[in-house]
Amino acid sequence: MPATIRDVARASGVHISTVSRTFSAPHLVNPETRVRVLACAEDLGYRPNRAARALITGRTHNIGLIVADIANPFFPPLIKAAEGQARHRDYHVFVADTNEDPVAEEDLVHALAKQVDGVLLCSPRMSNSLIEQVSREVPVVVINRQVAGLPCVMMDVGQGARSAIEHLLGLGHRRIALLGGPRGSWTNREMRRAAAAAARSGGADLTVLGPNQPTETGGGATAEAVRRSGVTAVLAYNDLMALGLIEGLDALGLRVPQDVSVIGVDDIALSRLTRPKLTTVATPTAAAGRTAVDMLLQHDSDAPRGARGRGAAAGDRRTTAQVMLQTVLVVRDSTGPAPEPGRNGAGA
Amino acid sequence: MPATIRDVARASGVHISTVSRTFSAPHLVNPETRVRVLACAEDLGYRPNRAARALITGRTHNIGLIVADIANPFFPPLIKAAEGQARHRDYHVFVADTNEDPVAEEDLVHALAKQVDGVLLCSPRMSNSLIEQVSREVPVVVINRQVAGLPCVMMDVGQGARSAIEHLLGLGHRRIALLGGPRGSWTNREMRRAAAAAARSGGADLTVLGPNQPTETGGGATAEAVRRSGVTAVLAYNDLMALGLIEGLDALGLRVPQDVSVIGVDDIALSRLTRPKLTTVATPTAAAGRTAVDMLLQHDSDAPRGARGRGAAAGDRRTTAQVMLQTVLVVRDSTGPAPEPGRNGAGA
DNA sequence: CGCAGTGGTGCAAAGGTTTGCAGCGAAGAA
DNA sequence: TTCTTCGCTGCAAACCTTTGCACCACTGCG
Repeated sequence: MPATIRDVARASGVHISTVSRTFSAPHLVNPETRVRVLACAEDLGYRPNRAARALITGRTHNIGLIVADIANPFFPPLIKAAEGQARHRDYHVFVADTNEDPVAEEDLVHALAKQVDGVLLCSPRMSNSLIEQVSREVPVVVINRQVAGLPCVMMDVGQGARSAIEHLLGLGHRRIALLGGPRGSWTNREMRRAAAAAARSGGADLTVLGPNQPTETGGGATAEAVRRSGVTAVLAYNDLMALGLIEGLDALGLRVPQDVSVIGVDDIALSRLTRPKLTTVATPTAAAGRTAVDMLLQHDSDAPRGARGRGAAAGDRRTTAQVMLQTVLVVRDSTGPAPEPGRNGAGA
Repeated sequence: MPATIRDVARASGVHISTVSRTFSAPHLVNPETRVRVLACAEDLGYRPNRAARALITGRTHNIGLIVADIANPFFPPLIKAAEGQARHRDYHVFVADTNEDPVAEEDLVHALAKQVDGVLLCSPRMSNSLIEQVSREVPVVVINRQVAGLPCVMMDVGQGARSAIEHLLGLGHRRIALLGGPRGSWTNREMRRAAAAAARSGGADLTVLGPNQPTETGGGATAEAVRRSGVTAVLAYNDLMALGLIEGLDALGLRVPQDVSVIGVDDIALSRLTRPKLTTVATPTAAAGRTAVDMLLQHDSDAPRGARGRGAAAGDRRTTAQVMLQTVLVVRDSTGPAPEPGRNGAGA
């Protein structure tokens, strides 16, 4: 039913190869012929079949984007940015959600492998070695993780955590908790390392609570533990957890920031809407999405997948840039001076 | 470099057609042969090329999902549900974001058409006639809109709006505003119609403000207009706008729910986290996603796209079910009794 | 007049898979 | 024994497009 290149050829009285060229290399065909072909194509509603094209060119003009949880407001801006950048270059983005499950993640990347030209692995939960393995099957750019030998775009959450801790130190806090994120998260390790170092050099105690589900629920579930730990400030793995925690503390009768200061990470749109407005480490998610697409497409345009032999030994184009994007602490209303010792049941 | 069906055939000493059958119709091949082939395939890391398969079967095993704004928390649950349901049936979901732009929407559906077996049009902004047109190019299921002759899954926002208005009437409100959503939204029209009817029969005034961008910003921008209108309660097009409005009213010194009651629509996760917690009309988004996938896949499995002629006249299998899912009002803290007349500057 | 160059077009192979049909050997029936 | 039947496998066409190569008719130059 849908018109093929052959129908157009028949209708316009030329060979199919001429029709093909009319679309993929217009400068090679006589202007008169071209307009005739285009007219017929328009007439028949012809649109090139991308699958067939992919089969022979080895490029699908699709890229896959695998995220841990599309419902986490951290991801949509990244997805939108990636989509926009991809669209500029006539690519489409295939978004898939793993529900924070490393196994689903692997399945998905395999399933995607053959129908995309490359995959963006965003905040992966699988092991580095697995990532290296799949990267042999399909070009990969990793977001929010450092993997040796692979192109990566990271956000400097280490710096962010340091700023956050220093902000808290400046407000007089000396007992601070870090709400850990999910197992397998690179961000989590980086934050932990940086926060521990900053706390130590500031003479403060850092209690690590976790791992936790990186959601409101996960954050809320730690409220009791936070209270028992007697800290006066908390740095959460992300904004969602921070908001959940604030809610949970509220239910326990602890107020933010009077009793406990809370800092999140990501600066999701929502963090400006809650009360109190959330102090948070803003991450450049849109920039990360754009950059990752650029890296994939560049890293990928030099060697069409189904390349017909003749290729250089393969492996020589390993530029594998790794870029680190800056984060910035945004101070809002969920942080305040440390409460007077003893006023709130720190040790109680 | 990636192993093809031919490599596996060579390695296991059978014809490629046997390998093909091993994967697509295992019962047709001798168990011994099968295990040998599977072993070789495993060994070579062979995975069927979906593009090539699509070329001949006419089915890509992908479905497209077009949403207006992936950053709107209304969509992720729907997307996740659709993905889950699709995955069960060995389909993948291709998500694309139109940024609320009807033109981008049309482009996208055309671009997607050839690489998916069907498209889910979620909260479309384009005209009905355009939708009918694209539905001739690729099977379509429409979500959140009623289009004659096309399978649709809708949420009963009319009922929801009615409940919301009645809730407000019960609290004594008589001057109510409806914050309209974007132009072209079916939901918007339905809400408006139902809200107007409910208000009229309750003896209340309904002021319609809009259209507006269906975002926090869009909601916040109406705060001034809401104040000037002198209403004591507002029903917003969605939760995001409701939250933005609350924020905006706060900036004007009006408190929710003491001075103004606010109701949203969608019951996004976030509406439980804000203060005050939002009273809202909960929509069954996950169910909508699942249902839409089911309808598409059923409606679609009877006639493989590239069907080799012989087909019945085409158009006879128009079952075109249209399902309406129920909504329910969730009362939380953003609604309260109407303020005493005159206490708040209604007419001022 | 001959020849090289050039712009436009056709030819056919290739890409990886599915599938209707035919063929083969063995088992069962007559 | 001969004829079916049946389970399994091979053959080859088909899906739609791209692209290197060959071909043709001109043009312009020597």
